Amino acid sequence: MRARATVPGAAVDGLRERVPPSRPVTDGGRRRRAGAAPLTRESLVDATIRIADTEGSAAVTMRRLGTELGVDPTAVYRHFRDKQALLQAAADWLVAGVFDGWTPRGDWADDLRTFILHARRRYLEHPGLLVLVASSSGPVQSEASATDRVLGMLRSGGLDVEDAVRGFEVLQDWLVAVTVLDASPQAESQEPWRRSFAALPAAEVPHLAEAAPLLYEDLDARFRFGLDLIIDGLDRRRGP
Amino acid sequence: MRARATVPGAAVDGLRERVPPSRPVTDGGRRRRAGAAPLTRESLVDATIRIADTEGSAAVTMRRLGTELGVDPTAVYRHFRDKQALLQAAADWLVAGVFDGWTPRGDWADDLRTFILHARRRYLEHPGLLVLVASSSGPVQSEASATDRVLGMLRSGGLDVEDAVRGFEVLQDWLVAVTVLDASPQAESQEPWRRSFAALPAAEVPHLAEAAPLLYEDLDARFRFGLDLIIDGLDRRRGP
DNA sequence: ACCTGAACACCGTTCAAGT
DNA sequence: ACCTGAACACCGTTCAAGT
Repeated sequence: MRARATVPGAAVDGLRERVPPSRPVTDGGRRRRAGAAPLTRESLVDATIRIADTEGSAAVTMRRLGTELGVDPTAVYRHFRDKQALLQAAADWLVAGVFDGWTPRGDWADDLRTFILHARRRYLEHPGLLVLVASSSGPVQSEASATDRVLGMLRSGGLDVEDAVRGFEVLQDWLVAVTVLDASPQAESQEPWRRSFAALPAAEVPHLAEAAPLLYEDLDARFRFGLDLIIDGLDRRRGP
Repeated sequence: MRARATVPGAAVDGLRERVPPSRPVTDGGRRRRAGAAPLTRESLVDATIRIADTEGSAAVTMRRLGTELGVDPTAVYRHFRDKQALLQAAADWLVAGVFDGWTPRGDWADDLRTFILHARRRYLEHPGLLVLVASSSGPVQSEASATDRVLGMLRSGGLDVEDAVRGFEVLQDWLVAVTVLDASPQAESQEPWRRSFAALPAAEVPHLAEAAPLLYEDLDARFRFGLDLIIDGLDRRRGP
């Protein structure tokens, strides 16, 4: 899935300025420290995003953060209650920038469609981070304004409040839930599925045999097909 | 979410007969062993399901399996290559029984709808197991015949092969991806979202303020709303 | 053929001690 | 006020040794 390609440097857009390269202080074999950039919530979130993007979310450990920032692993607890709180902050960064680079064109259905696809693209650029959004135990801070904006699009299309809410929830589920799966390392290749299905006895699974060459071809096309079904369905529910 | 309620005993339906209660051999303080039930792939999968259902997937560890079955933790490696292979076997059990207790009534759209809801109910009864299906790196064995059957429903409705395949993929994504999120421990309560959104300044997020009382009310209603949008959309694509 | 037990290389987190 | 370092209670997995 080529959408997995990581845009270099993009990981820290919208975050504070990145810490300057921290001239190698060479304070006698020790890591860095001693006058180096101070440990902050920002530098920790920055490092979390960088590690998750380049090595996957599993690589984000307290010890890894420590060596990355030249600090004792347990120093993280001075800035975040626990690991979960740090990951939540990283998830918040991901959601906060979800409108960056997207401009509405005025047609509610078209805006909805391009925005969801835009958000999906951003999420796929940070596969290691997305799962944290989906599994966070409360709304990340920046979720409120994003929710408000999407609800606004649905209302402007003529949906009543009830349908707008339900439409929002379905679109959010489709975007987040499906993209989480698409961004997981296992989704990288659909080959195992296709090969295994192609090798089945056609007599026992006739419909599958017929469909096998078409199955699991393009994750993005699949996502768009479902998205269009949903938006078309909402379109037919609009008031007069 | 009441759907989380675990049906007692249901965890092992369809699996080999359960091991008899294994009369307490009391072989001198040691766990059991010494004439007790032998360790098999079945007893390991059985224990995995039981532990995941009652204590969550995180509780499934090699050491926990060892004490559960009265055996050294590393004995598992005699029957499964690694932990991932054991979890895959448990996921396979979940998918294998997905048609149990469901009967088609002959109308393709209605059958599709009731089947998907039936599958969702089964998955929600085993929240700790479902995530393993979604994240497995290849098709679980029993997936082929299930895929064949669902494709058959779509074809019988008059969809051509291309639309049937795309429809199947969208329905699968909707079922698995959304239900994985709904079954995650964090989804247990929607309260944090509702409370946090209700407390926002209405002037800044007018649409959200208006919608807040309706948001995140019922995960199942939300799922059905999306499912109906998808099935209705497919219905309109049928041939003459 | 199957199981044991020690060992290895990891985790997140706590807490007393340093500066 | 912030960081260190040892320690605790865990992980999955390997491998030589037992039976």
